[in-house]
Amino acid sequence: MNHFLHVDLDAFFASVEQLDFPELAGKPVIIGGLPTDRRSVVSTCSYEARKFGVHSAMPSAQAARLCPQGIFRHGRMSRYHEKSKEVMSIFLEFSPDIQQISIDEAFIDLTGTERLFGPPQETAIKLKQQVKERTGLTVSAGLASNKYLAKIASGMNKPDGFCHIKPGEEEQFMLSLPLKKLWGVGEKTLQKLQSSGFKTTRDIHAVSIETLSQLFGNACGTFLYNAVRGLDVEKFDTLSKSKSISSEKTFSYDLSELFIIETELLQLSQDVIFRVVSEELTSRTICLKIRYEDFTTVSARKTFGSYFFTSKSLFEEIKKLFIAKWDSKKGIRLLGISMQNLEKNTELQGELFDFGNKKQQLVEKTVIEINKKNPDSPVQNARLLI
DNA sequence: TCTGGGGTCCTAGGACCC
DNA sequence: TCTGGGGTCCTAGGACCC
Repeated sequence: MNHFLHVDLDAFFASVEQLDFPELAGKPVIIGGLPTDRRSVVSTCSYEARKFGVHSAMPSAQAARLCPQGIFRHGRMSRYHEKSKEVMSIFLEFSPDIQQISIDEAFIDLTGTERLFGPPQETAIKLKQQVKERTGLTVSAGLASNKYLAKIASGMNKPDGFCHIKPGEEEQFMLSLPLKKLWGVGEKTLQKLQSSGFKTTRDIHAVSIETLSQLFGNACGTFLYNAVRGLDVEKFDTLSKSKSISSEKTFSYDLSELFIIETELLQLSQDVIFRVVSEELTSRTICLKIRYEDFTTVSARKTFGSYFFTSKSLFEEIKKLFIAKWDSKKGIRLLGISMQNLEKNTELQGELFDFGNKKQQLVEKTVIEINKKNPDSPVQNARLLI
């Protein structure tokens, strides 16, 4: 019998702020954009703020209307990463097999740890206590025989919750669950399910896998079929290695002037290549994303015969994609650039495919080193200093 | 009240090759 | 003159998650 524990830090960013600034404890803390920042949204908020109806991804201005006494703060990501590491290292004391799936959650495989720590449900309680005592943060935990169920269980009694789905009770548990609690079923799929007459997990359970696949596609149909039976749905199996790196920016005001647009594209190209090169990766596939003022979003992707190593070459190709795609009648609210299908950047590849760019590459590598040492005054392309 | 940024995975359709 | 399948790579868009 397998025992997976899923652990989720409660209102993580907001909790760290309340911890570091005790005067915020017990107050509605809202992390993300400030209400005065145009086009900003809430990243995380404390449970005190949630009582007012504030939630993640809500426009900050709306959050401020719902919760006028809300205390708005920009996130401090480096601090959250620090705190996250502390918590993850505690997890490692309970099992060598942990899988972090985001900054604030992880799976802990407790299979076979009984001899050391006792029954998994007691281990889970001990782990929660340890995290609380040593980091000041509370977590919600879910224990079950597979990862998918553990993930759903951890969300059942937030905050500071614990939910144990006992062996043999998996299917019953899923059949008692409202549809919107199914992880992997979002707004669109929920609507589609409901308009096809599926109101409960029982309704899904009653039909064949073929019917589900026909209605919702192969992957989604198979997923639904397994999920309502409490079977593992293999959502978390692949070791998610980075396959793409992207940078995007929503502008306070819509852009329509080509020079301004190209300057933003240059900045984004530099951001992306900086991170790709820093991680010793490269790719042949680049993608441009444009979101217009009416929120319609288009993208243009192209795969080349050789690899990208410099922002110069990336920028040049991105510009071409942009010109081919651009509808100049509409203002642009967002631009994004990504590099996809990333591969390890070996010296060999650099020499074989991009010998002509070796010098440019060296220049940019040097800039990256300087920026790393002195992040506050980065060496920048002259155009970006205008 | 207008809707962030960073990711992953899936799908449909086209091109091309055998 | 009509027309097979399978496989792979690629593109554009969509759904979902934190």
